[in-house]
Amino acid sequence: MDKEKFLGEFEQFILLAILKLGDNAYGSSIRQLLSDTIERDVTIGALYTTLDRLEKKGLLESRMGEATAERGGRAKKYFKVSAQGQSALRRSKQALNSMWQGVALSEANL
Amino acid sequence: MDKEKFLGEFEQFILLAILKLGDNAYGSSIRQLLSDTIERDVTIGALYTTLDRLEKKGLLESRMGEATAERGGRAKKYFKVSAQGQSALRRSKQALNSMWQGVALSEANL
DNA sequence: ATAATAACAACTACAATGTAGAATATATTA
DNA sequence: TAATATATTCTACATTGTAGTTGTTATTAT
Repeated sequence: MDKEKFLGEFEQFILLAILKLGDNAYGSSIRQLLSDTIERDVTIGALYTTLDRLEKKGLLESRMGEATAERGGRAKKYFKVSAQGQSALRRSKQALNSMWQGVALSEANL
Repeated sequence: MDKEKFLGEFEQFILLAILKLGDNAYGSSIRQLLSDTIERDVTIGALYTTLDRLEKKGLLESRMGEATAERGGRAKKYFKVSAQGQSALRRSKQALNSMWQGVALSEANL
């Protein structure tokens, strides 16, 4: 049995990005979406490391793209959020939501 | 200048708990609220360690309670979220919100 | 053929955050 | 002054976050 832990924030971001990208989620498209959406520059190394860990934990699945694409370079590795990944996301969101419930931040330093 | 990083999830939970508790935020009340709200058992050691780090980063402020309380035991240490802590919270929330934007989880495994 | 280039993924190393449990401090009460 | 109650601090290790470098595999130019 798993220890039912929550996701780290970066892990959560990556999972969400993959969900959004649908069939086109691989290293650099994920990175692109991430830096477009949040204000943080993600290095490609950091990204692949986390993708690996998420896959090992069973929250992600992957398949290699066809080697014969019409472009140069190595084959892409496409990612997909597993069912387990989806429930992890759901749990994290719920926990965050209930913690935010009733909290009002002062507007002083927007 | 700070490196504008995001908060870890646990850090975020703690900050929110302190905000909710207002004038009564100290070790074990924080712990209590946390385990009531999210489904995770927080050991007291883990909690104090993170409180310390948050204070060192300037996201929390603390003061010691009066030594002469009408009960046994050591003085309480009360915490309060600093202005910097509040903006960190705000930023984390915004990032999460924009990442969740448009994501629909399947209902398969609720 | 083969060198150059492009598009990727994998590896390595270290810092920051998460987690637990034991140890210590300080007050009240018997 | 010992026992007990209530809290915090210390120590150690696991997991996650982050960056940079290196390796792979394809296309294109010579």
